Amino acid sequence: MTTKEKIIDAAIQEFSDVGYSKATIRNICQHAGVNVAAINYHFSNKCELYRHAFDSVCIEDHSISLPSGENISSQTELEEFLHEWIRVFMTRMFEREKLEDQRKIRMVMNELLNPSEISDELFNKYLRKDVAPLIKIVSAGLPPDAEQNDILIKVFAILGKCIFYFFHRRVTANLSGITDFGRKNFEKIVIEILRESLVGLNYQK
Amino acid sequence: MTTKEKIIDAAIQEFSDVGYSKATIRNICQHAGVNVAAINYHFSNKCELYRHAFDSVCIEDHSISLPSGENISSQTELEEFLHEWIRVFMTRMFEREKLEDQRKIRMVMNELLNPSEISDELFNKYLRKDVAPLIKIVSAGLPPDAEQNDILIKVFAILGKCIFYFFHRRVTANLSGITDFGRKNFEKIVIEILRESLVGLNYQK
DNA sequence: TGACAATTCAAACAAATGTTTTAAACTATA
DNA sequence: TATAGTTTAAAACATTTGTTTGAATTGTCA
Repeated sequence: MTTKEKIIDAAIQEFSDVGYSKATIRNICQHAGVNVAAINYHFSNKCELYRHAFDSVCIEDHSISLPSGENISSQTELEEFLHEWIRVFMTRMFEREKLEDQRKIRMVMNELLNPSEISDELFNKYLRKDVAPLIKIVSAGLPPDAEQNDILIKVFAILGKCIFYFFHRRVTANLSGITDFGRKNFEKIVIEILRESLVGLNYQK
Repeated sequence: MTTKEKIIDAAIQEFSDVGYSKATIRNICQHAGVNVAAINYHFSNKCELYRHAFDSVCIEDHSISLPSGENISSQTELEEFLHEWIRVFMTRMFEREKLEDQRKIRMVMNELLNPSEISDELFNKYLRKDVAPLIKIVSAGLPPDAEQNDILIKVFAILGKCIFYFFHRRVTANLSGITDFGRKNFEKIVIEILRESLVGLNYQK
């Protein structure tokens, strides 16, 4: 394992744990077992390292992939696609076994919560890809003449529901004393998000 | 206006803008027009200042208050209470005119997104108060034997919907090019959240 | 007014952190 | 082996930031 790889690995760990601004070069280097100067040598600076870490984590082919959202022709199909999108997105956030996926999503979440100086660039490069299928699914559920504005409100509503459960586990824990919703509640939550989202999509009825 | 007041004012401004960790003593003092040592003199340290700022902003009597959630006897009443809760909570987040309310909610939001070292203390002291009525409203909409766990899932789902629109305006803007949903869309969003929340509450049907 | 306490100020201190320098050690390859 | 490229190491540098110091100023009250 080369020094560069060791650094990237430790950086992904650190960045996904505490986000860009709170991550420190010295911490990353310590975990990687390399000298701080190695960062400068291999990546110029912290920001470039972050970019590389993001690239490295996002370029992987995920074993579970989000549905494309293409060719939706029936309500049933739409529901299936939406269910699948939510399930995959949520799974990526919670699933313990898929550490790489989790790291990616955690890095994205940290960007959402605490945008770095290159957040715009990263959003355009990566998040757009995950959200694109959701936009297609939502569009399929709305009248053909729906305004882009209204479509996005629905999209963000769904996205928001998913994200909330992830980043507010702390609040949940604090207010309720529940520290882990667990597998059983995970399924409940997915269904809950789906049901509410479908209502949102059928508002024109 | 005393030095202490000037500091508190500037601190509230700074903390609500960038949160605890990113706020700097020097910035606060510059805006307040006082010397950095004044912090130590009047508040011991940054953390104590934060505590005081939070107290100061939370202790005010808000002109618009959240519905209590007591004595809900009909479905219509429940819907009205829930609508009111969402409207007030969202208004507090967006309303330009109510700067104090906005600052409070922004400070709370920053704590949610980026918990400080005294977040537990603050949640227990303040957020619990705002969430309590929502818990009552939600409980009224569920069967009497509903588990606390399930109640909280519903509560957090609603809370999440509200919060999402606030803190993800940046993402919204980035992905859509829309920078401000505006008054018209604000009402749309409130209705949207209400409708979806009601579906969530009626899942037992 | 004069003494004492409260307050303010400029400056310095200490720690954290991103970055750079300089030299040495290692490695692959011609 | 010799050379160029790569890697490591220790130290220093520059900046930011929370905190403290000690003197100067202001306010209060007998």
